[in-house]
Amino acid sequence: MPKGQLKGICFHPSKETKCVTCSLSSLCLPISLNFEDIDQLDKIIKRRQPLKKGEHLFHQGDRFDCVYAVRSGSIKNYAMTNDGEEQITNFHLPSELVGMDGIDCDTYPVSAKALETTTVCEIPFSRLEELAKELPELRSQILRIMSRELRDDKQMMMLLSKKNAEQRVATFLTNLSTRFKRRGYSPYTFRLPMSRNEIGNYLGLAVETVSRVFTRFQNNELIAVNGKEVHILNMDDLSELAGLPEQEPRHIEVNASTG
Amino acid sequence: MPKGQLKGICFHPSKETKCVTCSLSSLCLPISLNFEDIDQLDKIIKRRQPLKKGEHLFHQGDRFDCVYAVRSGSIKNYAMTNDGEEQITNFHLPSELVGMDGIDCDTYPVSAKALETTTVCEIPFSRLEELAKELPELRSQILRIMSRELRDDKQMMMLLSKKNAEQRVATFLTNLSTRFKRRGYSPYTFRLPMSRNEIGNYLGLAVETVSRVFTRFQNNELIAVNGKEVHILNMDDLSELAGLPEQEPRHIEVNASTG
DNA sequence: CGATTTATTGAGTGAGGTCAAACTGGGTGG
DNA sequence: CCACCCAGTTTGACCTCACTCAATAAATCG
Repeated sequence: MPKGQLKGICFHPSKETKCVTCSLSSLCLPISLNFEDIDQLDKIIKRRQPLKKGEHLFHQGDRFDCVYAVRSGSIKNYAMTNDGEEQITNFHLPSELVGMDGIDCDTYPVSAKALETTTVCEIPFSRLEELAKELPELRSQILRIMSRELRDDKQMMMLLSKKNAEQRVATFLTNLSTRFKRRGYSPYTFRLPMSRNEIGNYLGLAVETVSRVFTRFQNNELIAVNGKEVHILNMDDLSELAGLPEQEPRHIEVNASTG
Repeated sequence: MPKGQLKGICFHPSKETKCVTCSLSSLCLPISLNFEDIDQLDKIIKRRQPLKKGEHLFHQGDRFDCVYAVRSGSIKNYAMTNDGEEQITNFHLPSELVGMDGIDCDTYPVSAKALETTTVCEIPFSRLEELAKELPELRSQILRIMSRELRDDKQMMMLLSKKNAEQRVATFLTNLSTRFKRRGYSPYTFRLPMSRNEIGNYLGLAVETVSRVFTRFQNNELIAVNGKEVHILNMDDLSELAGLPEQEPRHIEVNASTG
């Protein structure tokens, strides 16, 4: 396991960040598009100046006009409950699309804020729709992305309504691990881009509970934690605690069930 | 290839149930389509025999091939957690689309079961995609429906992670009330199609808690309950308890859409 | 460097879960 | 008619998990 991330090489916030050459294209919107189509998509995408930690990509209530693909760094989505509390609804890692839930209501229903220095690709939605007219693959890719988000949300609902604190944190960690792995990073060693507070907020737990669970997991030698650095020491037990296999759609070859 | 749609044979009451004449069309998929387009859509839609209470529309793991619009009755979506417990992820009322979260994974990620006698329109997804190629309005309508479901899911996540039992039940009731109202039924008097158990499961509460909250709400004269019949006596207080305005996207005047 | 935010740990409490028992309404059959 | 059941619902008693409050420790920032 290389501790040095080779990904760093690819990343240049420069003009050469085109979809075709982007290391994330196989996870991102261009998936399953051919070169020509990717090129077309590329033309409507703007690369923006990196966001600094704490800066907003958009605010809840802003006019919906673009969706964004995270290139590097991370984004949190959050909404304000009517008693003024923040509720985090999602964390986005590189290659993930942000802002898709604004489509039907003219304005973004949540805010999007950088958890660290973050670069994104900006995709004007009207032009994406235009392009989708011509590219059936792009069209179904958009649908797939949204439907995946729907499924993830259902998983989250299950977590919130059925799992206890330990299971929630275990699920959170294994979920992150899976996503890091798919992006070419180590699934065992990574840095949490968010604070304990944000983890708790997201998981429906008090900060103190998150902290306590982290401690308990360390005592049980499931993980080792140093600030935001996390090592997963016992993936099997952690996954089992997490419960649902989740995230990886398990294609069951037994669809031929009797009707 | 199309096995000669002999309209007569299919199912009597469906003769007149075409999208154009359907009272739900303004809430359903055909919204914002013109007559010709609706007619096209109509051609790919099959009306099925009514489902009896407890019958399945599809099972978790079945091959994904169709989405369904509820015509009458109601459907619950649920998944099995890996410890064999049922987790309800949604209730669907007439005009609502079922099965959209299966798009990207070949199989339905949840089961769909009739809560009462229920009729649905079956829409083969591949043909819907075909049609969407030609009809931009249909395309964006599909996106809107999914994105709305995304937003509803976020609301649900907030409910599950921040609200207490009373707020959850209040939200549940006002949400149902709103949806009934939009469908032309009384927002004050309606029949719950689901059991207390199912409400609790959905809201992340024990049955007993749901029952107790119902009782408390009656003592406070917020509602009157007789079995599954619910009267909302004090909508204002109930809505306030529910917290978030939710469900009705607050269009901020700016929206100059064609009515 | 102190100042301020963020994280951890401890003690006490309460909302809601669990378990158990009683009640309801509807169906069935004597 | 009543007795009986069965599933769904309600109510009560008790307990537990995670929240709150509070104090300290560690990390981050100016």
